[in-house]
Amino acid sequence: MELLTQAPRGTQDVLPQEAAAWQAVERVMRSEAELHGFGEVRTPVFEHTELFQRGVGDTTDIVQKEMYTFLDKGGRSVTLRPEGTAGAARAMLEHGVFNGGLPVKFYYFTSCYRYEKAQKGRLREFHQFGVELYGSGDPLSDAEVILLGHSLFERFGVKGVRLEINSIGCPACRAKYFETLKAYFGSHREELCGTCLDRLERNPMRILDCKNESCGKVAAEAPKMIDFLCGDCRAHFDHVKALLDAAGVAYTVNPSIVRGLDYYTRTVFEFLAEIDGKELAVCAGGRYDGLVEELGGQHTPALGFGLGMERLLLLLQAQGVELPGVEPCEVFLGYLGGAAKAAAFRLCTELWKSGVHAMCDVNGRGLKAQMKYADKLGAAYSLVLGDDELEQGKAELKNMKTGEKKKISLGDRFLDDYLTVVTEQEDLSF
RNA sequence: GUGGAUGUAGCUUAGUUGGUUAAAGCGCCAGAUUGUGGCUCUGGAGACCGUGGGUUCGAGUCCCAUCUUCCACCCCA
Repeated sequence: MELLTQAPRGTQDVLPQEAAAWQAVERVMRSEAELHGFGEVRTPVFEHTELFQRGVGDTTDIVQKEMYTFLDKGGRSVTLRPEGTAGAARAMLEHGVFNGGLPVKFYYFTSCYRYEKAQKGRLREFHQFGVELYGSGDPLSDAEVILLGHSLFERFGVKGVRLEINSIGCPACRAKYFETLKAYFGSHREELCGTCLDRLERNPMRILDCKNESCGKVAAEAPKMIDFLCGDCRAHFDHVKALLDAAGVAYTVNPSIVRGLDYYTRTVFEFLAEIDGKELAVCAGGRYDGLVEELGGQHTPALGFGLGMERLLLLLQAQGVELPGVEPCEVFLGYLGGAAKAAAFRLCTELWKSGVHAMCDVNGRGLKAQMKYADKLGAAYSLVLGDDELEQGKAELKNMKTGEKKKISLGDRFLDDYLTVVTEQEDLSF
C-alpha cells in the first residue's frame, strides 16, 4: 500500500511553492545563456544504451554501475540519460548541425538518472542545466564557458563558491602520464589502501584525491599531469588561465581534479560550494574534443558544463537567498447568495480576460471563511457581492492591508473602476 | 554496492519497566461576530504509530524482514 503514497528512492516532488523558485532560477539561466548566444535544445529522456557506453565511456562508474538500462518491447537496449552531453551531441550529429556555421552553442534543462545510494544533494533522478559549445578549440571558448558559469553564481548572489581548474591533457600526453603514474603508485603498493589498489588498475588518477592519510602522502609526491602536458596542451591551459585572470575571476589550479566521464580532454573545472558542512560540486565541466569523433562524426572540439539544479537550490536555501514564491492572488471575489455567486464568477472571468490574477470562491461557504481564504491567498484586494450590491450595481473594493474601502461599479465600468482604484493605491505606497 | 542511524495526525514533537478509547502545539474546519480576513475564546475533523511478519493474554514500545530519509565510504551534479 505504501508504495502508492511514497515516491521511489532518490526522487523528489516539486510542489508549487518550490517550483516557483525553480522557475526563478531557470529564468536567470535562460537569460544568461541566451545573452551568450546559446539556444535551447531538448532531447529524449532515453537513448540507445550504446550512446552512453561510447560517449560517457565504458570504464566509468556511471556506465558500469549506475545506469538505468532496460530492454524495450522491441528488444532494444535503452538507457535513461545519466547526463546531458551525450544526447545533445548525438542530436547535433543527427541533424547535421555541425555542417552549418561553427561554433554552435546550446543549453539544456534535463532530468538525469543514476542508480546511486541517495543522500542529500545526491539523487537518482536529478536535474541539470547545461551548456554545450561545439566547433571551437580556442581557449577563448574555455574562458567563455567558465565565465558563464561564474556569472550565474554572481547573479544568484551566492557566496563562497570556489572555482578549481585543471588540465588533463590530450590523449597523447595523458597516456604518457598514466604510464608514469601507474609505475609510481605501483612502486608504493604497500602504502596504498584497498580501494586505491583497485584504482591503480581502473583509473590511477583517482588515487590523487584519496582521503586516506597514507595514500595522501604518496599522492602528494606523485607526478603531476600538469608537468606532463605536451606543448600544445600547456599553451592552451596557460592561455585559459590568462583569460580568467584578465576577467578577474579567482580560481585555484587543482592538479587532482579528475572528472568521472571519459570524454574529457584538456580543461576541466568544478565550482564547489559547502552545503550543510559538505563540499559538493554544484557545477562542473570541461573540454571534450574527442566526443563527436567518438560518436562517429568529424573531429569537432567542444566543451560545456553541467550544473546541478537540486544542489544549487540547496545552496541558495542554505545561504538564505530569497527567491520569488508563487504569485499571490490580487483580488478575491466573495459573495452571499446564488445570484451574487453567478455575478462574482462573471466579474472574475472579466478580470481574467484582462490579465488580472483574480479568484472567486467556489465552495459556497460562509463569508467569514471566504475572507479567511482570501487572507491565506495573500489577496491584496477583496470584493464582496450580495443582494444589496447587485441592486445598487456597486460594491466595495477593500484593500486587505489598509482596510480601506472604495465603491466601484459592477456594470460596464467595472474594469475601469477596478484598475483606477488599484493603480491609485499602488502609487500611494511609494 | 559496504557500514551506521532514522521513521508516531499536514508540520514539529510527547508517549514512562510492553497494559483499557495514542497526547500536545502549530496548521485545517466550524462557531462566538445572523454581510467581511488578521487578534482572542470555544468546539470539531484528522494517526490502522512507515509496511509486513513474529514473540505475548496484551506491542507505538521487544524480535526479524522490508521500504524511506539521513550520515560515512564509493562516486558525482
